[in-house]
Order: sequence, then structure tokens, then C-alpha cells
Amino acid sequence: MVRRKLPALSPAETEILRIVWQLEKATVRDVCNRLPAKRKITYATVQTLLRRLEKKGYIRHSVRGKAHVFFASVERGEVIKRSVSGFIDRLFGGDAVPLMQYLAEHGEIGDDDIEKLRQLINKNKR
Amino acid sequence: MVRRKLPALSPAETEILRIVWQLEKATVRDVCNRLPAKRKITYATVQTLLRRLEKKGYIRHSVRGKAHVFFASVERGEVIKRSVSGFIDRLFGGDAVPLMQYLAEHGEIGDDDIEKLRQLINKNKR
DNA sequence: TGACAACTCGTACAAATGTACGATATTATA
DNA sequence: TATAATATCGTACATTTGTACGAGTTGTCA
Repeated sequence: MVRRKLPALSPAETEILRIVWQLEKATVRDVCNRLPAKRKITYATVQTLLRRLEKKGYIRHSVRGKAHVFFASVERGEVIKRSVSGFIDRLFGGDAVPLMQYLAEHGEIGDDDIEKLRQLINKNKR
Repeated sequence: MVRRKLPALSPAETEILRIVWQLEKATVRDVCNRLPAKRKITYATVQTLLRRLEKKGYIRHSVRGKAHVFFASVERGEVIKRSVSGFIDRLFGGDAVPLMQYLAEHGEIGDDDIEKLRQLINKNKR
């Protein structure tokens, strides 16, 4: 994993990158298969997105047989941090609280999750 | 406030729209003034973004003297919902919990906020 | 009422984005 | 070893995005 100043991620690229992280190692087809059914997008398009992600430095690949096996070359945490922070800036002027509130109220958060979070919050409290 | 199927919001547009909501009614200049100092962007650009937001149906305007006074024509809650949901889909595959966790751990959440949230969560609990 | 300042409007334009086809190469398989 | 699959690669292309200039208009103030 490496360095700074990566070009911005477009929404579609973000989506693909998430799947690459999820699978750890993935071919174009693997990524296609993990895409939500709703998402109508061709193999060729996923391919292009992966190529762009590589050009931008977010992923790399090795060759296995005829296929390329892609894997992330940046830390997920880093990207999450940047993405979330940018998102909060844009939509909430940099204040994370309204987002938390929104999630607590409308988010698809189950009771079990709430319990987990409460513990997390308690831990962070002091 | 109105209907569905609004064209997607670009990041820059989102940023501007947030300010319009914040000010309720705002001229181009008002928006410029509320932009974070860091954000280097000209009056003309803000103007274009406002025009695009209007074309897309997110805002409308009335005329006051020589200036246009813009105001949102869509409910903030609606846009927040769509934005947050899209964001979570892309970056977390639709699961809001990791985002909550991320915020609880790294977010700029103060103790006071945590207390508020705990209450909120407790309320939602039962 | 004339000059100035503040605005809007049309337009521009390069780069990024989303989406994808078709040609070529490689690999199994029959 | 042909043949059928399956991949990648080059390329394409309409839109959207981010950013902004300059011309023309209108309200303001001396």
C-alpha cells in the first residue's frame, strides 16, 4: 500500500473499488458477478473502470492464465476517510453529527447494530 | 416542494445546494460568501452551478432588483436520503453500519454529541 | 441624467465520466 | 491441432462536470 495525492474517485469507480476490496483479488468477471443485480452494466464497462482505477493508482493486477487478477493498492481506510470526509463537507458543511443523526433515525440500522454502536460509543466516551 | 426523478447532483452542485438550504434565500454573492475560504472558486462559477441546479429542478429563483434570489425547490430530507443512500451503496455496499462505526471511531464527534446520539439511539431502541 | 458598479446570460472548453463495441490474443477442449 | 470460448486492448463517443470570460443590462448615486 502506498502514497498520497491520488486522483479523485468517480462514483462508478468507487463502486468497483469497493468490490475489489471485498474480494481481495478479483478478475473482471468476478467483479461483474458481485455487482448488485439492479446495476445494469456490461463486462466491457467494468473492464474500463478497472483499467481507470489502475491508471489512477488505486489498484494493480497480476496475470493468472489469460485473465488479469486485480487487487487494491491503497488502504481501504484511507479512501474511506477521504470519501466520507468529502461527502460530509459537501452535504453537511463538514459537520458529521447531522449524518449520524440521519442514520440513527432513518438508517437501516437494526437493534443489534444499535447495541454494538452503543458499546462503541461508550468506549469512546471517556 | 415537489416531485421525483431529479437528475443526479454532481459534487460541486451538492455543495452549492447545501448553502442555498442553509441560507434559505440566497443570491449568487451570498453563496460565494458562505463558501469555505479554502474553496477557491469564482463568482461566475457559482453562478453557473446555480443555473444548472435550477435547470435540473433543485432550485428556483425570484428577482429582487437586479439580483436573482435563489431558493430550494426540493425537500432537503429527500435529497439527503438519496445522497446518503447512494453513498452508502457505493462505498459500503448498502450497509450503513460500517459508516456509523467509522463515524463513531474517527468522526469529529464530540462527547456532547455522543450523549445526544445515545439518547437518540435509546429512543429508537424500543 | 450620466457614469459606475453589480448582475445575468450566452458561451466556451478541456477533462472526466459512464458506457460500450470490435479486433486481437490466448486457452482449453474436442 | 482446429475450434470455440473467453480475455484484454484500443478506441470511441455523447454527456456531464468544473471552471470561467466577456458582453450586455439594470439599478444606484452623485
